[in-house]
Amino acid sequence: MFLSKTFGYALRGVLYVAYIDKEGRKVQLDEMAEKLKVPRHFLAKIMKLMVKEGIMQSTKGPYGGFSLNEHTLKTKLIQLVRITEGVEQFNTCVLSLRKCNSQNPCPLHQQMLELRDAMLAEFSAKTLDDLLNSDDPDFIKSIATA
Amino acid sequence: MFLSKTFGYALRGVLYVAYIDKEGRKVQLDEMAEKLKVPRHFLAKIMKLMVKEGIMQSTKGPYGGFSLNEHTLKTKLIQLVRITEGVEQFNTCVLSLRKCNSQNPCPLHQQMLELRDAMLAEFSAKTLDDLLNSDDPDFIKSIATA
DNA sequence: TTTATAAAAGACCTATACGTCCTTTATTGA
DNA sequence: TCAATAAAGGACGTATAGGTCTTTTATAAA
Ligand code: FES
Ligand code: FES
Repeated sequence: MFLSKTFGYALRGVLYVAYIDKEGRKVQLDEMAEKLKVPRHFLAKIMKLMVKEGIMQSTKGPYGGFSLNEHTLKTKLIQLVRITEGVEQFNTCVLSLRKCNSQNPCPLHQQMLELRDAMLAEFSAKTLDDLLNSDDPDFIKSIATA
Repeated sequence: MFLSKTFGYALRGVLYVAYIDKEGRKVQLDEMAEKLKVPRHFLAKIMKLMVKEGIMQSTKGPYGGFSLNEHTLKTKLIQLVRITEGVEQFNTCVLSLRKCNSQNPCPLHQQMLELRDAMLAEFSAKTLDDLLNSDDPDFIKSIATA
């Protein structure tokens, strides 16, 4: 109902890289796909997209892999949404009638507006760093499928 | 991002029927599809589903069409969600990691939990009748595409 | 300068949400 | 009892999210 698989994989992927980065090493796709239990090739596609969008970096070849750059930890969740599914979704009507409009509100407008705005605010404020409890020994577990 | 097209069509469809019902007449698919500007055959499929689920009734043949039954106005939004997309969605993790679980929370769990619960509460409490402003002359406009 | 490694690129496949169409069944009034 | 009407049933088509595979490019070390 809420967010796409793609967004979830993207977030979990970059968080994994950030976490491992604290150990001072790069992360490769095989490791990520295995640890996070996500489809390797699909993850590759998403990681590549994030690199192209500049929120992290990668190097090819031996000892290569994904690593952080100066933007990564400052990246806001809303940017990840934008990259993976586009933000317009935050201002379309929940009934997909049109662009959500308080002048011509749909029957669910009142009940949804504050929730949606709260969510948007949350996603606009929170950075990846905010989500990174590097002191949590179970952090990896929290981003991996059970 | 939020709800499916199917849910939106279902809600708008039943609200239209309810609104017209106050005028004491039944509603037919052709009229609904035209007024709401939704694909006629797809709407048919959804209306038929709602009838089968018992939240409204229909009669075939001349002067037939859709009309309310004793359950319609008391129907809660959550039921409509259940019928059109299944409610499990309300207790799966937003990162689709698993069943959402406070004992093993994902990095977005804290920020999403209250929003999702608020939404669930909203959908569990609100009935179709609550959404029906039959005194609003622009009601139809509010459920039709611009 | 070759070989191994690992991401980038992009073609391709699959499942599902969304949508269309045709035939059947029930109802009505002439 | 027939013709017209309108929903029910169900097959079928399309678009997109999700997922797989193969080839190409960059990098590192021997
Ligand atoms: S108009 Fe529908 S959510 Fe605002
Ligand atoms: S565990 Fe992810 S939302 Fe609760």
